[in-house]
Amino acid sequence: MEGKREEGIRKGPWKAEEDQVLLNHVKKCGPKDWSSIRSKGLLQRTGKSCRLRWVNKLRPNLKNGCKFSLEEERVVIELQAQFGNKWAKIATHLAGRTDNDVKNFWSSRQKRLARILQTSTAAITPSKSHKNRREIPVYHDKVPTLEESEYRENPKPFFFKEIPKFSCSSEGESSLQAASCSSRCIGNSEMVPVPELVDSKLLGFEADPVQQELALPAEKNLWIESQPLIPFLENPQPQTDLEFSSDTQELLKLDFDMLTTLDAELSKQLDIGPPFLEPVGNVEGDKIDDPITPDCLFDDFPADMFDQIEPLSHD
DNA sequence: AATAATACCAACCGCTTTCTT
DNA sequence: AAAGAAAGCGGTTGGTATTAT
Repeated sequence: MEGKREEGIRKGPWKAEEDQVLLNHVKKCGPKDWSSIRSKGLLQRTGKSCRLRWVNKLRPNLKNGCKFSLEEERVVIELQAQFGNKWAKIATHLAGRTDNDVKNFWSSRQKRLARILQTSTAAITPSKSHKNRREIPVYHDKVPTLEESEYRENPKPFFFKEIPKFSCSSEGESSLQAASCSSRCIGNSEMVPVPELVDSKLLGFEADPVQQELALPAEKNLWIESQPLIPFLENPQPQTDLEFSSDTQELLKLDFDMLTTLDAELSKQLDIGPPFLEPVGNVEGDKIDDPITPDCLFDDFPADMFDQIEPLSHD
């Protein structure tokens, strides 16, 4: 069987000549009879390996080497929330993407988020150089479980609110305004994330009750409440010299990046259409400059923005 | 400039499902 | 209907490229 170590079976990276043989086979016989490739002595590859090579690399109209567009990311995140890790199913909604692509994308994303969340919780611990501060135990020394990471990664804490656009450049504007102008355009509206943890008064408007309806159920909020990811969002009073690592900044950026996706709760309301028949736009053209950079985000915060953040005590 | 960390991707493995005889 | 083969799927690994320090 294929699982066994067999003599003469080639493994590892494919050579161009092998690809050519495989392409010829498909041209002649269609994308099937994979095992016959070896039995005919065309290639020293298993049928399984041949099929995989075809599906993932040689098939026409694949978007090889293109990063996922924002739209593709959004679709993956929505569908993953809907279907779970059904990569093949999700891939059918993304023209030119394979299940492997989707899987790799998701796995990368998970790793990135998990790492950032893990390191950021350490970084959030106030600077030891602050002499006036009492000794504070690390309030979050626990490495998040996969589920927690998953939940953190998609915590559903945001709703969106249409707001008037602000000028990012003018001095003296509030940091939250700055944050809001770093938000993404979704559709034709300028949307701003409003984490439930934020006192919406700070944003100058009240939460939209309809959107709030869609926000996190109370019980799901417990985790976040007990281990806030972004203390300043929960408790934005001034405090001095709390240092945010670049990772933490990236975390914040990522949270805002969630704007590029629809909240999973919201996504459930969406009717994801049938699998795409055409590639999603011009791949080059899809590339959108990220309007948020940690620099611009944090440069716009007042220096004392993060003062007086008290770590949560463990109970 | 060197090294480490991270991201990305291709390919493999084992299991399950579907097809064929 | 049963058994074996083929195809499909999801998880994992390892190599390379890129970025950060």
